[in-house]
Amino acid sequence: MAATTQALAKTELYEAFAASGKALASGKRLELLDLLAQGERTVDGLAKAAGLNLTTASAHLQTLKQAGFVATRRDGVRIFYRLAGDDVAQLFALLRKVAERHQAAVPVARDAYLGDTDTAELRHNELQARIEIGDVVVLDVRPVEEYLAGHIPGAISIPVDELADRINELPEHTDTVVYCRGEYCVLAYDAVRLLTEHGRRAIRLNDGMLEWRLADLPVDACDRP
Amino acid sequence: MAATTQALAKTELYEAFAASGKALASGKRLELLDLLAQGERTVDGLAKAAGLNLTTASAHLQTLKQAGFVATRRDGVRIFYRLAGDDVAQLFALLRKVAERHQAAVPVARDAYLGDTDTAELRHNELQARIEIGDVVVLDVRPVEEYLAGHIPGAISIPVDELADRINELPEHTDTVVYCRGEYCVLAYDAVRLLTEHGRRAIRLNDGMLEWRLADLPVDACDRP
DNA sequence: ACGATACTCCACAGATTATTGGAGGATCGC
DNA sequence: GCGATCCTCCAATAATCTGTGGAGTATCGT
Repeated sequence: MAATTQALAKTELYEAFAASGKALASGKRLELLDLLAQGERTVDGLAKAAGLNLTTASAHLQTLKQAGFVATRRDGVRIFYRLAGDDVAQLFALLRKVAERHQAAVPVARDAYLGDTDTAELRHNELQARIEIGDVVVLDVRPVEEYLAGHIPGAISIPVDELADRINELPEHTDTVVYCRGEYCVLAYDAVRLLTEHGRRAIRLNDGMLEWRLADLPVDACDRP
Repeated sequence: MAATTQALAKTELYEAFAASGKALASGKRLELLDLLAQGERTVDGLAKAAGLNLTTASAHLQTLKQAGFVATRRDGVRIFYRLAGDDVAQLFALLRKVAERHQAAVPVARDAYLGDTDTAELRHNELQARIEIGDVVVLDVRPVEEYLAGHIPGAISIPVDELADRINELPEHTDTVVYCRGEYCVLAYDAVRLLTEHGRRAIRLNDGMLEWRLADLPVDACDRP
């Protein structure tokens, strides 16, 4: 192979890798990936959850599809997007981890977003034991859609924004273990703060759904009619 | 925290993650990362190896530095760039793997670049045993600079472009195990083809330096005065 | 067949990024 | 201190990406 031809082929290969990098090069697309890591969802649902114009969301999803990061299925008039594989979630998680470790701006933005993160935490291997004793109640505070698409077995669903009104659905003298989407999700932090203010003992699960899935732990789902 | 403020903080956090994604969004930057995964190098050296204008290379390196992916040290008039950590190499490797698995263009570009990849391969755990028997010679075909910055213990260095002239430095009746930068590097493929044409028995090592390092296997270095 | 729904495609304006030549800094040998 | 070397910063152009409204497409219920 001539040297020039080989250099061209090399550039092409690296540009192909870069196409995947480009898919990760927009905050909005990363938000969409984060949502998709919770389970499949319609364009409209994703647009609303990410605070995007429908057209814009669709365009970003096309970009992700082009990179092969997401796949789709049609159900009637709706099109459901989902992650194309666990490895995509893994890549997303690693990107966040590396970003946090090497970019000073990340911890700053993280703390500004999550607020006080100095709460009690439980690791998933400790959770199993406490569930068996019946010592705790597991609470999923994500939007119902995401709970339906997949949740920790035995968890009950009360979205954060309904939690203040529905707090009495929780047993009064049992610890509540709260989880949400993942490491950088506010929902569980907000929920723990709210529960604590109401005199409940609440602990944040160290893992969100993203980490739970990546650890290959069991997931219950309700939907897919 | 007011809902709007929180939404803003969220956007900011994801934009911060995206800054790392952006660092991965250019083929040239990925080539630089690939080179840096071999060991530290000057701007000039990187520019030449990647076929870039010095200014352009410098600009890309600034981008990578901004994302915290690379670090620098000064030695006299020269500035050496290096990867900021193993996790960066890991992210880079995972990006390529995910890209290959989900983007049809990658295998096509890969085959066009690497040529016939249907050669014998050896895994690193098999290598150890054969080294102990003295059954094989390990050959590093990367540029000398990269060999000096770190190589497999016991490997000898003959850059591919000198291999045809220096082939007699290799023992005639011993198998040669060839390695280079990593999974998507041509050098070892080219070398195996060349050695085979000259009637030598050559086997490609399954891992390049990138994978070797990520597997935490021992590395010898010569340089760093 | 018709309207309604959910989504994609197109076209365009505004914002970012890439590349390059040339000017400007830092450091060395002398 | 002076020139040489190696690199970064600046300015400007070209190319690419983002967000948006409006038009177009697929599917469903009737």
